[in-house]
Amino acid sequence: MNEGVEWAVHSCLNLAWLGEDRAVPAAKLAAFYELPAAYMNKQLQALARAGIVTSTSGPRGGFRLARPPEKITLMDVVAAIEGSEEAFRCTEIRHRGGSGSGSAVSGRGDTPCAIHTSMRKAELAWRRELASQSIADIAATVDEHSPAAAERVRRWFGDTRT
Amino acid sequence: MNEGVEWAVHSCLNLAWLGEDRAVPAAKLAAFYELPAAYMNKQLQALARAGIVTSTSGPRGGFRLARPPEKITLMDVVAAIEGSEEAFRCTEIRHRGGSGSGSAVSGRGDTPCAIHTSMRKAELAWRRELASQSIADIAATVDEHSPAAAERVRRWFGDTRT
DNA sequence: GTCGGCCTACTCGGATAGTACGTGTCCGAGTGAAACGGG
DNA sequence: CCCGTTTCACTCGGACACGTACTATCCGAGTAGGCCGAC
Repeated sequence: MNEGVEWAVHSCLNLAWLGEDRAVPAAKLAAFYELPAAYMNKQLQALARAGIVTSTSGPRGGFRLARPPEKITLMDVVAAIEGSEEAFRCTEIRHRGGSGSGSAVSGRGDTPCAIHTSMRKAELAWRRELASQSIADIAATVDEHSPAAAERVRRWFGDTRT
Repeated sequence: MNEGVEWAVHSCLNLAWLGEDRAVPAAKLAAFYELPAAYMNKQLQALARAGIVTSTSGPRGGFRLARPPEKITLMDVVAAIEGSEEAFRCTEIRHRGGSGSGSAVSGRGDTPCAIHTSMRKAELAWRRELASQSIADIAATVDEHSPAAAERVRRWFGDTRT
């Protein structure tokens, strides 16, 4: 899985704590974790294309959440960075070669590939679990385990100039 | 996800239909789907390292299932090809940089990363689903949808010389 | 006819190139704010 | 003092190198079966 996913989720969390009215430039979000600013910008662009964050140019510009954290799921973020296509790609090899009309399924034409079906079932379970967790849920969990985290984020982004 | 996973599962299914007493060379398993023989061999080697199949050299050698199809799960095959490490790697960026002691968790030292926890929860659901499906289950599904498939496989591997 | 030894062809196994994707970087277009000058 | 214009620094957005891992391939070590000859 793409490493940018981790960066994106952390940044969404930070944006959630900072509020929707506040725009934060990619450089500052990157500096918070000492990450390459340009590459972080790339990930945020992906989030913007997916409609998770909105971007504004110019001075005092940057990124902010496009909707409340409750409406943003982990699935949304992962799909924005990794893409929506399923990880297991069935290339239908059962229809190739001397196998005649394949093994996993007879291949009268439209019978589904049993392997593909099983893999998709597992992947749907994964997606369902991701979709059930919102950014707000994660923020709540963090607030419970370490109540000072949100305030520390707000302070750091409020003060530091670089 | 690795394309070799698809090849490996299909081959396991074929080996299951052919029975445990019969050894099939990688070249023949590849020819069945018109796939590169040497690369198919590589995937089967991975299965052998994981203890899913056993390999024998020399004439009339090849690969065969190391245990009954009921005891081989999709999770086993995927882990053998893709590796057992989780897809989402938490690099603990929350502990880096001017963030002081991070965002997702305070970082007194041992509080778990909330993002990592959520991602792992989803991944465990995926693994659980894969582990619940055995090669025998898939074979049964195929037999139900197209009863002739198993017999066709047996015939092809029994007759063809190349 | 039977047994032992040799030979050969077959198969796996790891080491070796080629290629696509993820990682990281850079510079230009656009924009909004702030400064400045005039009314 | 207020307003319009100009300037300018700031930010995003896409285009450009680099490295790693997947894809694909080749050749050598080992082995088991078959063949040959001797007894």
